Amino acid sequence: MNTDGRNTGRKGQILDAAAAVFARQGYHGARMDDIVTEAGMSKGSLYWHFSSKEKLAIALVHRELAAEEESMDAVLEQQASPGALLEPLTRAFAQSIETRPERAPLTLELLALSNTIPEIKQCFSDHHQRYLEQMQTLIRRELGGHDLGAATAATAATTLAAVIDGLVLRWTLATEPFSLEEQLWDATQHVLTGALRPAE
Amino acid sequence: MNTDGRNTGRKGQILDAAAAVFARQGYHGARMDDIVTEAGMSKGSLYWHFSSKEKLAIALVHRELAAEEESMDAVLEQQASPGALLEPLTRAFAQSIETRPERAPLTLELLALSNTIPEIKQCFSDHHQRYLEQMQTLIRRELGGHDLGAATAATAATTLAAVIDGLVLRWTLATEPFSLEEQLWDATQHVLTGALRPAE
Amino acid sequence: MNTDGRNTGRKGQILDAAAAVFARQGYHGARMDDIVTEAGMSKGSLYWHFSSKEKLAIALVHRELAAEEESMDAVLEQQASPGALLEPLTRAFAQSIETRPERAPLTLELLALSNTIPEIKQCFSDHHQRYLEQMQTLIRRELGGHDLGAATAATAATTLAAVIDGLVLRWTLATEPFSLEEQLWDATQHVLTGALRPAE
Amino acid sequence: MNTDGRNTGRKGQILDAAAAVFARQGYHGARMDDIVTEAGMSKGSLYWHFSSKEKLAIALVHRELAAEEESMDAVLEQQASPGALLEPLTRAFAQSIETRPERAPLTLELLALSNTIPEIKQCFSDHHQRYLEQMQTLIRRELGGHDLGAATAATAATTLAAVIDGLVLRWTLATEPFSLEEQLWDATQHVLTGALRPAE
DNA sequence: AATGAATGAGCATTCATTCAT
DNA sequence: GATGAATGAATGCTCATTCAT
Repeated sequence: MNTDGRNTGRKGQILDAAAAVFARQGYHGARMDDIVTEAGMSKGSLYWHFSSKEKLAIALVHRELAAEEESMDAVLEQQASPGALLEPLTRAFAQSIETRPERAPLTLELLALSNTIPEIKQCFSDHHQRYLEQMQTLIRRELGGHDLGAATAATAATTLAAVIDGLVLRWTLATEPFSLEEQLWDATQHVLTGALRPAE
Repeated sequence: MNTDGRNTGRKGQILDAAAAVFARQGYHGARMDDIVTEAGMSKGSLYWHFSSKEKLAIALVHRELAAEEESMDAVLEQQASPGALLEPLTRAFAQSIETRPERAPLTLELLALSNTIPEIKQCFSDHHQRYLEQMQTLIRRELGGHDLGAATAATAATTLAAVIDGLVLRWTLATEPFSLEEQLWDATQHVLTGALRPAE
Repeated sequence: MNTDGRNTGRKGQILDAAAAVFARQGYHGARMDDIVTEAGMSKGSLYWHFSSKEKLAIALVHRELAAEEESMDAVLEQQASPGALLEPLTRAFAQSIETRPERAPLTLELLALSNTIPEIKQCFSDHHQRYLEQMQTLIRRELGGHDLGAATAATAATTLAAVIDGLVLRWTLATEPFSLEEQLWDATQHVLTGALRPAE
Repeated sequence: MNTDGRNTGRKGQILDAAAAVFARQGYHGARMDDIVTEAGMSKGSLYWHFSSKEKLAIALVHRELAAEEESMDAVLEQQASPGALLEPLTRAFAQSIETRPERAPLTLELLALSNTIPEIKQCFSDHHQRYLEQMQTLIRRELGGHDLGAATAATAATTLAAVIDGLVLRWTLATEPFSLEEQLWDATQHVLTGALRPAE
């Protein structure tokens, strides 16, 4: 009755709890008991669904990245005129992060697990690949008439993705808060206006 | 007799060992015993120099960031004509990372500690501030004659820094290796040629 | 409809599975899940038939010892001339063990439970009593004409039983396999020819 | 200063404690905390000397069997006239068991571990080999003038060893206590007077 | 009778830190 | 300064048992 792709059911409940606790205390600072308490269930139940803390982290990474991909796909399905696509998208993205600031440390935490858990590294790697493709599509549609060569489009996508990652990272690490939305849009414009200029 | 800012003496020896073990096993996966073994000394000795594992991590962050700043300062002291400054610098930077790939996971690990250890977060935050200033100086000198407004220069610096961070992060996470040097220089050009164009 | 003393029905099925798993992994190394899997049924079902792991072990001991007693009774009901009784019996017994070597560790495991589960200790104790009596009968019939005093017969039975237990134990523990049948018959002869000689 | 072959030093202290607790509660019923409490030290200290519960059990088996071999060697070094050797030895052995009844369940427990821990099985197997050889020597000296063939001596040793094992096992399992000393000597005579008679 | 998800007390093991020598 | 045995609180995970369906 419930195919349960995302947030429902015991598994979703556990992943939600794990996300909250990992964000608050870090992966290593999170005790299984904390997650169990947060999820309002027993330890045995958690282990019935996820056989180890590591598996839990892996499942969480899968879920988070899948969610991100879906939301990006949803954006790409919308109709929008060139030049009017990226700004609302960028602002919405920045706002979604600024609104739920607890996700930033979670992401950093999960990224760091790449060093230790190969499957997580693979997840991020695979996801980035798909993300770059989506980003290229997005840039082509934003720039509309301008005819970008394949190489230029690829570089622009890579650059834009890197800028986003870098800025979000800085925002996460900042002691004194700044407006991610503003800086992100400024930087995006920089990158894209550069992309418009034929490299000489 | 030994101010020991860097690599000599017992402390430097310990920090080297810690860097190696943190890079290999992650901060939490590293036992004090591992560091002690790597450093070739006894546990009591380590604790005589660093009162806790956390202090060790903090000292390591300080050392790594100070080294980075110094190398950047060294670059800025060099004479170079506009337009011929950034490329060798960028390539040298990329090479320095690609040559010692073990530092990439170490950095990611230390970054993740920001979530848990406020002093480390502060370190990265402060360092980034100084880095942005150095980056502005660098960009102005690279662009030479072109007169950048203060806002444009700041945005360019922020963007460039973000691109660098983002690309290095991706390089760190990549399952299939790619040329950081190449992508970094492509992206840098993108950003700077964009910076030259008056935003309309 | 099914008195189910032995191998049929759900209970027999469970006991078979438990015997196999206990033999393979030991009592403490056996999880109820393993037994359930081996038996091809659900955990709830197992608990419907046996209220605890300990009860399962007790029932298993009962079944195994009852089987042994029955087979001994069957032997005693046969007609055989003196001096021609013990050899085939001994050889058959040794073969029955050597043919199903998985029962040896099972028995050792169950014996060790005597330390912890009084009811099992009682089982083995009672069974041994009956076994000694059967053994006396057997010896008297084997020795036929010779008139053994009660004390001598008792000692011979005790000794013979001890020899059997001791040899089977050694066979169970042996790293390099040896012929239980051979050694057992040799030892049995030793004991009985000794019993024939008046102690001086 | 202390080569510590047996009972002194931290390791000996721990093994003593483990022996006591294993005897009382069985190997699986013994928690590391119990052993630590019995030994009067901290858990960390126990693990500094023995890296796991299993290693502890293995070390214990080694120590117990080595002790047994040494005591047998000591016996064999004594001078005694034929026919006057075995009885005091047998009685002394039986008494040593009856006096310290807590060792019986310990031995059974360790034997059962053979099923699960191969190294323990090997220990018992090796030990038994040496024990059989000692037993042969013993029997030859006891029987003095009588010239036993090699085969007869081997069978007698095997049989005698089996009788001892079997009787001790029964004594361990007995619900109603009996005199091990008495039965053991009776059985031993049985076996040896049998050995004197040429098998026909 | 059967199922299998849920429960939670229990336990072996780890590891940062201390301190007597 | 150096050593390494000792400490003990902390924690991931297990598994016999229960129970709603």
